[in-house]
Amino acid sequence: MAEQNISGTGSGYDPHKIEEKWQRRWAEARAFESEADATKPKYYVLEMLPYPSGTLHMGHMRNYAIGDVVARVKRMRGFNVMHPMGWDAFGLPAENAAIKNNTHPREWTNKNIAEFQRVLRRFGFSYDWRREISTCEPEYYRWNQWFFLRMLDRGLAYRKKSRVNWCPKCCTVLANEQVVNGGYCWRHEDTLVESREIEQWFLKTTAYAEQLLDDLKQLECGWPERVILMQRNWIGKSQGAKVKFAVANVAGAEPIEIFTTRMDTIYGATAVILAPAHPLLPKLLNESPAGAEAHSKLAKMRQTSVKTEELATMEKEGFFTGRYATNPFSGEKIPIWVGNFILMEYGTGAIMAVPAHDQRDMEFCRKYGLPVRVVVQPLEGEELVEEKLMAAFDEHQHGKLVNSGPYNGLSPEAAIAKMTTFAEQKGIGRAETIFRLKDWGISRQRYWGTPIPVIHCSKDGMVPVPDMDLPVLLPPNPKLTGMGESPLAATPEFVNTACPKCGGPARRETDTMDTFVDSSWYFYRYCDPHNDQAPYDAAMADYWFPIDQYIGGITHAILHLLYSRFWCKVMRDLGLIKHNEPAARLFTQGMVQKGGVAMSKSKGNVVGAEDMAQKYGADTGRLYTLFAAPPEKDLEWSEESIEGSWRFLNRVYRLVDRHAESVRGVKGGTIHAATAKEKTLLRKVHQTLRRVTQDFETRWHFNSAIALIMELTNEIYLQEPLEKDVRPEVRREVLELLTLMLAPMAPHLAEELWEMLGHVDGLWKAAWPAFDEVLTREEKVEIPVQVCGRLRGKVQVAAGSGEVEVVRLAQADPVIAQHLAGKRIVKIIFVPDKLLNLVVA
RNA sequence: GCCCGGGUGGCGGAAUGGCAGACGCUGAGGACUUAAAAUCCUCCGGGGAUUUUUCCUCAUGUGGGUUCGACUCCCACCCCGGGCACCA
Repeated sequence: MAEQNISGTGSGYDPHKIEEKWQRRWAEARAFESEADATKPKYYVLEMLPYPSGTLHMGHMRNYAIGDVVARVKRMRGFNVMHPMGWDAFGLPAENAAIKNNTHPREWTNKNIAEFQRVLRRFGFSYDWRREISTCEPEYYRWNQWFFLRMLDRGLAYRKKSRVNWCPKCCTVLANEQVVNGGYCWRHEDTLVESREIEQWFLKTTAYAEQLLDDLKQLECGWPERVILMQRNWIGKSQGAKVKFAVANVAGAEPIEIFTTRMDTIYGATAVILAPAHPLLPKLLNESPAGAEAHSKLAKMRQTSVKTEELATMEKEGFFTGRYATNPFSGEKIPIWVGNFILMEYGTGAIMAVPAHDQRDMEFCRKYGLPVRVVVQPLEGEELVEEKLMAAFDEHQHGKLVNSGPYNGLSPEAAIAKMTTFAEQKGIGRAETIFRLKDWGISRQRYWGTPIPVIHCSKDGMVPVPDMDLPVLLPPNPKLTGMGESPLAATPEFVNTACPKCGGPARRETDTMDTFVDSSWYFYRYCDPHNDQAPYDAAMADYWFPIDQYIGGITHAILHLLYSRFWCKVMRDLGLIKHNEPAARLFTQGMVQKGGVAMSKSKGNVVGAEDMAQKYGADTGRLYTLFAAPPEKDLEWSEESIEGSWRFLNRVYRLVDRHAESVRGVKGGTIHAATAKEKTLLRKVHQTLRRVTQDFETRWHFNSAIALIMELTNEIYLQEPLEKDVRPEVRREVLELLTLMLAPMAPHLAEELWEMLGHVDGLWKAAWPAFDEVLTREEKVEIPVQVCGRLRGKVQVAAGSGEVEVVRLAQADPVIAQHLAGKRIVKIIFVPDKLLNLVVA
């Protein structure tokens, strides 16, 4: 161990000894445990819970270091801080590892948790460990089941057939991440993954689409703009109309319903295009004049519609069905086509093609020789000519309608309103808002997840497991092969059960839940982690929520955060909470990279957090991740620059060590500066305090806060020896403030210094100091002097000097005078104590 | 294609319309030492003039603009990173 450490600093700073000592003291004093207390202002700071796999690396560490600074600063600021930690413990890697090593997923998971916990403790993060949760424990996942049943009651959980990735060799369902190289099985890289339809469970996130979108407004001042934007795009609200086009000459064919946001262009429709998967197609093609050729084209198109990645760049293809539809507005008969670029999952799976005013339609129609008809002419500029038009005119703010019967001359906006009303009156269409957001498929055909608490009875159908029978426990000894049917289905003692209604033999549901379910509400459980009557006590959640500061990676900008917001709204409607949004503020920290890519086990570029702690100590590791880049930016790991942080902490240690004895026991009280040295020191330390306070509170510029503290330290060194002309009480003041400012980032060292300075009470109980404005004032200032905006010199003046005085001094400066010579000053810009700019002509 | 974010020394980065490059790393030189490590001190964007000292000039992706003054604000473009992607 010793040979791995940095040695020979000669300073006596021994991070291992210090860190162990203070971690023990904090634990003994229960320094970071907090309880709901209505008399104190609360602050809930939370970092996204980790999936415990592999080693805890500097990427994780950075996330927690940022959260810990916030927690510690807020505590010093007098807040009742809750800062918990837990484990996202269900998931596929545990199952895979278990298959590989022939162990139990629980064993693998718990081993990793123990490892993660040990490392986090070694870094001294100020967590309330009593609140620790692990999502794979029945005490936790029973509440997943309980919530599921509540959603089932309310029709928010349902089952439907849905497409999944299926590996024919594994005979099992694959998660999206297990589909590699654009469509192959991760384990059988020569085997193409198929798309199969099976019955799956869904949660009705779409029921909250409108709220999820609207409430983003409430987050605008606390969440990063881009996260809000990404969510907005994901939800994808689109206002338009559905319109029915009757099908000509096909007996019993119901009308084709299309979705459009450009109702105003309906007179320009020259075709109807259906998705290859459109349910009406078999009927249309049956005995169609297009014949067998169309059938085979459809079959081919349906087969190749697997790979989603190529969709965007794919050439538009289609074929004519031989059938015609009637435009309900113009009465015109237009051909019905099938197009590979029409998605069945969006809208109605059918569109009207308006080539003149939609680029995709344009490309399609030009390729197949379908006519182009202009129905909106631009208000300004050249008139559109149908024969020449290759780029669709799709700006609807600057046009007026033509070739549109009674709607000619209207603006597109007015036309949309009028046409929609007309369609509704005639019963041929209606205004409709659709969303890109889909319901959340939570079924996983896996073992290591929460069993879905439902029983299938041949007599009573699908029966929810009664609350009193929760939790539905995972069977302790599953057969895990990674092949064939899902592990739960292969475990008879799990599957076979009695129907809760009739008592007859029945089968349990064998799907488990997506692990995003676990992380959708875990932060509520922290409020009340041991409750066995409810997921959490409402009063506790009321006190602690919303989360004041949530911190995590941008990778979770959509799914985790959207599901959490959904869950919150469901819980609100269940009467469990009163608020609408779980987290008031969100911070997305940058990734730690090595060689330009994020640290990950698979990339083999991880820098283990523990190695770092071993080599330099936790405080240096923490300080460096905070110093090397602003927290929102990605950080390229550099083994060299960490030395700077290590050296700095040593410098601080030596400084305090040198003076500790002489200031111990010296009384505090009002400080004033008596000598020039004292003035300089006190000014610098209070100026630093002012700016560091700002950096912590409002700007989150931890890197520049550290730079300021380094500058302060350099200044103190320059004033050495402090024994001369600096009284002990001033020395003490300076060193104490330095220590306090360092505390949120290098807490162990700061505690040690605090003790060295003679404090009996731990620093964790200390308050954040207030700066003294009087002491920050400069007596003399150097004012840069510009001539016509260019720097030409500087003048020394007493702080607060007036314009006349400063101009006089500037004119007396030989260099400045040279630039003024022979010219007339036409304007003087003077910012007191800051700048003088003389404009000459 | 659309939407975000970003381009500043050898490197990480600082600068909330007012001295560009704080702070740190690297590098160079010096002090201490028998020596090394550690520590301490000094220097470190380019070009030019003056070569004790200082001055001029260029420079924050490129080109314009606003302003007494722009890394910062506005417009256009280039490059890099990320997200979404035939969403009707």
